[in-house]
Amino acid sequence: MSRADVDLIPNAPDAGDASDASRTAHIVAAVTQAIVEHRLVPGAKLVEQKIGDRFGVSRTVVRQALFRLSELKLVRLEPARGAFVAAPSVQEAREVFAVRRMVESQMLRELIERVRPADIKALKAHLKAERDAVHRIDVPTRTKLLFDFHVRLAEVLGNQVLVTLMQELVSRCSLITLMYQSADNAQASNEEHVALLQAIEARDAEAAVQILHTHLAAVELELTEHPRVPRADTTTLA
Amino acid sequence: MSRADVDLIPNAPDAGDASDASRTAHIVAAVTQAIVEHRLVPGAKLVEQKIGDRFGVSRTVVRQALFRLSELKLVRLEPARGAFVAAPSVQEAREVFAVRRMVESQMLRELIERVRPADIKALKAHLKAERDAVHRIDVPTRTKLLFDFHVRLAEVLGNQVLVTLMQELVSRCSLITLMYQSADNAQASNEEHVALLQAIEARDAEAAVQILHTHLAAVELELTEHPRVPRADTTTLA
DNA sequence: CATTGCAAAAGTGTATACACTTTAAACATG
DNA sequence: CATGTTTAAAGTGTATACACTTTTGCAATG
Repeated sequence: MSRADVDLIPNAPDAGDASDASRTAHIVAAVTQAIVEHRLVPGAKLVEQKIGDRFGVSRTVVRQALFRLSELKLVRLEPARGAFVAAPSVQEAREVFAVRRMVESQMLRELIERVRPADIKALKAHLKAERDAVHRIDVPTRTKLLFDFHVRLAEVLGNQVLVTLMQELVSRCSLITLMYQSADNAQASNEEHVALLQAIEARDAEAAVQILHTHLAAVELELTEHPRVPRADTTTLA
Repeated sequence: MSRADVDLIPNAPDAGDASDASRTAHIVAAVTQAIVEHRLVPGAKLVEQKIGDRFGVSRTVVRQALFRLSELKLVRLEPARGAFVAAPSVQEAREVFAVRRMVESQMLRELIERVRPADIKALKAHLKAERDAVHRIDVPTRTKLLFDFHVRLAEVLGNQVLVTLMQELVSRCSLITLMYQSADNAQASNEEHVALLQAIEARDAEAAVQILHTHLAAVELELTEHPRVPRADTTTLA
């Protein structure tokens, strides 16, 4: 009996609540949050029975959740060995960023043609919230808002498929960032978002794309500078 | 155990003997192919036990496969009611095409900066195969090759994340096309691919993007013209 | 003849059982 | 003391059992 880190998963809603709203989805959300908030470190083993006990369900349900998480690339499944919190390589991290660059570049161009004043206003409010979180040094909120900004941009186009894709990409980036990013340049990110929104408001597509590329390159640069991949070793007893 | 009836759902192309390697994956591949080849029509019910019998596995394994297929959006799961071959709406179809437009536009721009003669050569070979299939009126091969071309383009960039995304997008498009496209303009598609490759070889990014947009718009136009959503019928996997 | 109600059948959702694999621990050996 | 070997414990993979839900078929009723 070793895995103390698994205890960091917050308890399920009181047994009996049994919100019939898909218990699988609930576990997926809880584990995702635990990973993104770094309470579960990359490489950590996720034992089915333990998670099942925690949430008051059988392994059947847990397995579905782990399966789903593995497709979100937040968890890696090794046959007959089990599930582990994913530890994306630098290579994979770069690829994810490259895909984001592709999607978001063209997304910006189309967005600029279609954005309405109300959208700009909502985005400005989001940036305000970002800035507040940065000033408060509220790390979890700040991280979430910084990534969500890109999802908000996707939402402007009213394309649900795009929004879902964007969510998947930023959740992967979230894990990547936690693994590789040491100096947290949250403030810089927020400022880049502000500049980006200004370019959008001015309907200057090429400037916007340029800022986006710089923004993503800045985050990606950190990867190269701090390429320490935590060992996918569960035995981190000190 | 004789498995004589299995050929109603042919084995995946390469899965001839990779038997042991994930029976779940095998079912996913087989059902995907059945859907793409229109042997399973949109709306068809997929009964767990029937599929399990066909493949000689228990419902447990089938459920995993159906779960995976639902995330690929090829299957829709309705709680307590079962799994059905997905019947994407026109709205959803348009959204998928819009995402492809975004991803592929920027992909082309980056590809043109990095493409090597060997890549061009391989792509030309692919287009030759396309043309042959079109002339032979070999519908399954032709359909597969026409969609695969876009995956081949993604592969040039050597980005596995991008390739996977592209595969998911074209498999969804495959289902969409089968639902909505009446006049099969395979020949036109092939010719557009040829034009696209010429623009790539000439390293004319804007021309390439223009051709791509026209190409996708042509396919999308069919959606609007033939918006008949097949009725969910009772055909089962048998 | 169409419609409603009800009971049986079919089917899904989840827990549990069991076989097989991996991991660890204890032990023996050089 | 390090290393290899055997054995038990832990854990995963799949089948099956059973409760609960939906669907279907049929008969009673107006």
